[in-house]
Amino acid sequence: MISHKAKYALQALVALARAEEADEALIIADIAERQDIPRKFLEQILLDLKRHGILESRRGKNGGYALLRPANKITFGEVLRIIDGPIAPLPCLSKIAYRRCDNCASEASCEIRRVFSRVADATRGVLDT
Amino acid sequence: MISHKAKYALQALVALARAEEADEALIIADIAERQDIPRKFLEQILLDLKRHGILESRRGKNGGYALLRPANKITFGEVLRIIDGPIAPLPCLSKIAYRRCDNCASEASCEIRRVFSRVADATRGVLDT
DNA sequence: CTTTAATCGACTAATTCTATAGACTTATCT
DNA sequence: AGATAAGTCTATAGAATTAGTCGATTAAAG
Repeated sequence: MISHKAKYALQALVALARAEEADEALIIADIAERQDIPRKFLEQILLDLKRHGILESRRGKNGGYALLRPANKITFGEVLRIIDGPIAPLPCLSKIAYRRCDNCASEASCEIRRVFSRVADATRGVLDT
Repeated sequence: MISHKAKYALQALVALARAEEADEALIIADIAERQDIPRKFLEQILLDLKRHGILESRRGKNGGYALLRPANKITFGEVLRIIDGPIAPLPCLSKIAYRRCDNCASEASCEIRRVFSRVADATRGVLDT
């Protein structure tokens, strides 16, 4: 399961993408209300996405958030990694945060790793495009 | 990421499957030592798997754990659902614990659900076979 | 009747998740 | 210049989850 936070982030981005098409600017309060997301929580999320180069913002009157890149250049995978961390089901399969399983003698002979490697590939196939 | 607990469960089952081939009985202490799993923690896990019809056990001398079914009748998916809960990335996509996203107006028009539905299918394709 | 091994229930420490609160900064408009 | 609108930053808090640990009990075999 992805976290609520990640779901909120994706919902906000979808809303921003739609707004982009309609040449409409969106402020936090609007996104929060339309998508029914706790407002102050959403603030943190959007700020985080901005820091990671997904969004841009303007303050003050006529301010709000917008996508920094066209929607089709932003993948679900990228967003999930920012908010929830690695997508891989095992640390020893993560691209962004590889770690040996402290438990495991040999990666090469790990049956579990072998199976989850296929899961990771399939998942990335969907989320990274 | 799957939990440590789930990883331990799978490791224990792999060990039991191997032991089965060699007609060898395994006791908790052996599994714990070979796979380097905290012993008391493993106890809980194996008991849980037993309660869910994956394992059988015998107490006392010559006791230990064994698979209740042949190894190829047990899927990673089944084990994961017992230990970690639903495999689906969203509650509204879970087979075993479906729940509407409290946040969502319409499932049919949810872009996020649509994408993660493909993730769920792909994941199940690997884990449920 | 002793030893071996699984079973059961409670408890705990640390971390993560899901927020909430409030003060601060920056931009625009009149 | 001042009012207003909006994003930014830091801190805090309650609940849930994770990853165990402890100690006592029950059952089987010899």
